[in-house]
Amino acid sequence: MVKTPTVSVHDVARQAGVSIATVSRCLNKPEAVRPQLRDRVMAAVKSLGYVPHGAARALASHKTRTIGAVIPTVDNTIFAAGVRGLQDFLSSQNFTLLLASNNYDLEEEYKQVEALVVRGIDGLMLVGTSHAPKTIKLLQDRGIPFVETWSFDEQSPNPTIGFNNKAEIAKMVQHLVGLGHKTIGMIAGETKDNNRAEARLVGAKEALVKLGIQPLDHLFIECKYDVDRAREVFRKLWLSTPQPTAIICGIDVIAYGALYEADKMGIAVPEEVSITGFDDLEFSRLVHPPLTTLKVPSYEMGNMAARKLLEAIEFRRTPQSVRIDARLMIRESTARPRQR
Amino acid sequence: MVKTPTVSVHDVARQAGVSIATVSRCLNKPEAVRPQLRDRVMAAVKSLGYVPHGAARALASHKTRTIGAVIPTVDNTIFAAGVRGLQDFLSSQNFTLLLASNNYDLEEEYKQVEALVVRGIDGLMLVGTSHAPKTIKLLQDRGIPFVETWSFDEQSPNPTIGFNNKAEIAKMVQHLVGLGHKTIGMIAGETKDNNRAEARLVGAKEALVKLGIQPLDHLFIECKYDVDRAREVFRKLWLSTPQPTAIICGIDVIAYGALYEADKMGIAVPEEVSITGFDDLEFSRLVHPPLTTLKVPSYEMGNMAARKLLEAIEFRRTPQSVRIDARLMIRESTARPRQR
DNA sequence: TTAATGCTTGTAAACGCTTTCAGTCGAATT
DNA sequence: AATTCGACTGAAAGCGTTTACAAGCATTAA
Repeated sequence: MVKTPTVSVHDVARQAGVSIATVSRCLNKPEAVRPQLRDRVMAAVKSLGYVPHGAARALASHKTRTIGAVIPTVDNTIFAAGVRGLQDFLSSQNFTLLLASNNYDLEEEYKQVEALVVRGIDGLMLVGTSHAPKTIKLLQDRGIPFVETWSFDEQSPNPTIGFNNKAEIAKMVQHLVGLGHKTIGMIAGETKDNNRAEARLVGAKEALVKLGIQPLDHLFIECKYDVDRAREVFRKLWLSTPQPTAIICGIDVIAYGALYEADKMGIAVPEEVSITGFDDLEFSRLVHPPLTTLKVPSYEMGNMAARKLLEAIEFRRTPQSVRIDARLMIRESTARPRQR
Repeated sequence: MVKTPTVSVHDVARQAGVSIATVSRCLNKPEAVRPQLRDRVMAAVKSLGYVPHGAARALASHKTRTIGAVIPTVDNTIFAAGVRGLQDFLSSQNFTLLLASNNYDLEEEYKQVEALVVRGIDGLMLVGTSHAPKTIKLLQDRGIPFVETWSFDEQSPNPTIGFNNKAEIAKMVQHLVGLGHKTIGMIAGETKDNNRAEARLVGAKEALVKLGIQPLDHLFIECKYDVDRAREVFRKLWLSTPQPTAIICGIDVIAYGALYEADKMGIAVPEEVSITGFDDLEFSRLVHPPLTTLKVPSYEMGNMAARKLLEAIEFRRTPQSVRIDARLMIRESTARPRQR
């Protein structure tokens, strides 16, 4: 591992016979330099293999051309498309993405955000609207623009990009009730530190009430985002009285667990019980039966987050909120309840 | 978005009544400062909410406490566990992870690596052993330690952490041949820019030859990492003559496509055809039938990469290679071939 | 011809921190 | 009591860029 002495602006300047200021200008504001000279400098840059020193650059310019993102987990593809959407736009604008995950924990999220801030970021994408107050404070104190995604909430004091979780889950409830279901259960995500899960849980109950059906509290159970846990809960729900004819799952992964357990238990889906998801992961159309779910516009949200963030940075203002709805994907895991 | 003037070492120093040097020492080498003084400084840090400026720090110390990783894609959970393994160890050591993806493209990989280098990284994790020469050169010129993962290759001039793709796929071939299969096909990943896919393809053929079976070239087909493409290829393979009794898939996702298409076509798995994967994603035990596959030690590889990288940084030497084998997971998608 | 006007380019001062080096101070040694 | 030594602390020199600001040089207008 031999380390060649790193080439700096000085080396480039010497080779091109100009001052370091000119080299810097060629790289940052090329139109301010005479073409002929610029070519000479660029040739020197190339021949020496000069790569600027980001830290020095950041220190001097107060800009990092870096955006941070803290997502709950990388373990599951829910956020993958969102990250891609973010990344795509960022790299088209020559920005870099710094990615961190918080494992659905607000304290951990704060740590990650702090680490990102230390490292230097010009903007940040967060998921959801539950955050530690100090997280938001840190961002505000440093004047770092940020957006909250996977949610759209006009009430929120912070800019949000996404959909209204209550409204979306209501679509699903309507679909189910429309099919004739009256006894509906739910395997919700854990609501602690996760207001998306909470909004879905509350939203489902509210929607039910609105349609004249009294939700049965013991049929609404929270569950970790884990297939095996979901299987247990499904089992429990199936053994409840009255037995639900439809089960709404907080996310697709939970629905996979429910589907799997139903199969194991010999329960026919959708004949004996309808099951629904939320996300529309790639596999949701491949499971058996294909899952009725809500298609979350992940890519679009990530992409929009990038746009709004860069806009905010450029014009030095708070990013704007944007609403992007989810879409109900009706497949074969839902049907009219069997008469019993 | 009101920006409070950022607090610097000077502010902390003033409040604590010490010099900036002492503040810096408290943060970086606390044992070099008298406890009493240190406490005073730390109190000032806390009360002012001081967060160091990473760029300035990096510039002065030539260290970033940041490790980069370039993975092929975030769209699929193959690399997720690896990233988690990396992340876990890094954050335990107060290092930050910078993640980028290259979409299985070497040119793109170079760009990402360059961006990371500019941004400042102390070490880098790459996936696979196919890289653009200039990528390796850049790293070597800058003296940045790196490891190649998802592969173990003693021949490679660079440190590799992972398993031997040829040897692993041979395990699968042996399993199949052991069951009595003689006509074996393969849906391999695209080998362009991806030597893992290539090693698996070549390795499968070699293993077959070794077991006295002549591989039939037209039964070995390359395919994008995409469920729908895999379905097409499966169909094609099934319609070949002679018809394969077992199909090895380059990765689990391809196997999902094969499984799905088999189901659609009314072909019983494993009775009429055995199907195998490579990765052991979480869903592989949930598909129908549960998939026989090779469990890739992703978490361990990522974790080991982090360890070796930090070690290399600390002792200023090239990281060491480590071999971590995959494990054959025999489930229900493979069985003895039906007599015909 | 001369002064004014634009463009370019160079000089030098930050940017916020780390780290070397020299110096201070109290305790231990003689 | 003088000397030595060690443990701390502070002053100051960078680290590699960017970016006012000043200066130079044509070119144009007067």
